[in-house]
Amino acid sequence: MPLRFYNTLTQEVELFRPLEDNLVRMYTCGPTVYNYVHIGNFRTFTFQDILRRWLKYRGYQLNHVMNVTDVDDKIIAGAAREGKSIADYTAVYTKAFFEDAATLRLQQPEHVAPATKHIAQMVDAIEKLSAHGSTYTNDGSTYFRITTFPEYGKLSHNDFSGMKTGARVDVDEYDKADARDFVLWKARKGDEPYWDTPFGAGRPGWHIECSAMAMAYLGETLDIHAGGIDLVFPHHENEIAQSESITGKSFARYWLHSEHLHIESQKMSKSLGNFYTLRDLLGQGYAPEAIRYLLASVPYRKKLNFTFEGLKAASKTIERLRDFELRLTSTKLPRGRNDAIAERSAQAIRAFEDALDDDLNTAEALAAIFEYVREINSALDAGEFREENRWDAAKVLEVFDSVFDVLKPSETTGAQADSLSDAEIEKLVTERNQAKKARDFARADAVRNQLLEQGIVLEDTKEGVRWKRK
RNA sequence: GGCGCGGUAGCCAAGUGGUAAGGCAGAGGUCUGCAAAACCUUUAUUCGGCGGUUCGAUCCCGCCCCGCGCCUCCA
Repeated sequence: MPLRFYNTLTQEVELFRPLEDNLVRMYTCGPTVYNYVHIGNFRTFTFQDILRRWLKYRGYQLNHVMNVTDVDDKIIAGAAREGKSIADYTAVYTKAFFEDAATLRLQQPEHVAPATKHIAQMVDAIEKLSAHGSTYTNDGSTYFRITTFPEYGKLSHNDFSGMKTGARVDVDEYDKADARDFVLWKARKGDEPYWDTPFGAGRPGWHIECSAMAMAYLGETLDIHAGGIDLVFPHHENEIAQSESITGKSFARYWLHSEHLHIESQKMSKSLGNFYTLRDLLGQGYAPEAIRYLLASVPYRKKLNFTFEGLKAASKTIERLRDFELRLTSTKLPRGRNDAIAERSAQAIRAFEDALDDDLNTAEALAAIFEYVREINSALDAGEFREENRWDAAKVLEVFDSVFDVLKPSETTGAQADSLSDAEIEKLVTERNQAKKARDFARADAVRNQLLEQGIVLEDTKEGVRWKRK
């Protein structure tokens, strides 16, 4: 079965076909850099990374744009609190975000677009909307009038046709003619940062930034627009209203939304205060790969309940895969190739591909890998696995890791960094072997314990000693 | 109230109209000087509840119960 995605717009799983050949134009909503993002946010970014990697695996060329919102109410407030310019203030969190993303092995989009670097594009978009008759102004702010866009609500599947008009609702300290109208340009207030424009001094509303930047980089119609499920309404609905009012064309063909990460059955969020940052978890000794695995292992349209038990399970699971990889490379094998195993390996890859083609069903893809691992372990036990099958199995792991990217341990830090070198370990292992040969088990055990204290685990196998860092 | 998602073993979780993937934990075993590590085996007569359709439903329909999200900034 070919690649399929669930499209929020149609509420159906659809075959994926880009507009143009094998080029995928993709836009994803990035962070607002007013603080460290939490792992709930990273659940979405990890989903986007899996999506990126799978599209590339399937041979598509990507043009992926991610925005960085670096001017908004929280940023202005935070910068004022610290007596910094918004540029200085957001630089800290922007840097932190990309460091964290790299730690989680998230691939960089082809373009990262900070809002403040694209004010001209936003001004241009607002002028076009104004010319189109979609806007009105009030106290120096410019608003989008949603009654000018009859399809408003088509993404979130809300019916606004019977809504009240004319009611004045004070939201966000700006007066709007209609509760559902949204601000395109906020009038300058007090000491807040501002830009001069033909429609007055001020700063952009949030929604216009994505419409303006997406179209600036990717053209009038995107293939994929992705983000967290909470952005469906109003953010993405508003993007559609703005963009399609300007172009008269479909803004994005496939809308993909990831479910939230929950903690104690509630979504993780800054305002609820129930969040962990990546740095919190790393500080508790969890490996980035374990966090990445946990975030990726639950299919993106399912709520993911974050627990430390789950994080520990993820750590163990990765260890199992690494043990398998180690066994594959370290075991002495008879010459030749077992064709059944070669075929089984190809079949594992097909099952893995089928699962991810099916709207990125990562849980099923992982199941395909683990079934394979178990069967190959048995084949190794039975002596059925031969020298040339190494390549078959390595290929399976390579395909797996091209998407999940958890096999390679992260750079060790702190205590482990100044641990023993490989040569030192080998020397002690040899020493222990000699002691064992001499039946000096006390000495052998002493060496074993010494290594264990340094985080080195010895495995006595039929073919001798294998060691690994814990 | 409107829109949407979900309730599958101790925990996480896939899935199909024909009688339940996978991971973690638990139990047993193989290996071993003893261990450890690793590996293997095993663990739901049952899929929130009640009806209905069907030869047959966890999977389709209806009702109910429970949890969650959006409707305001939000991944």
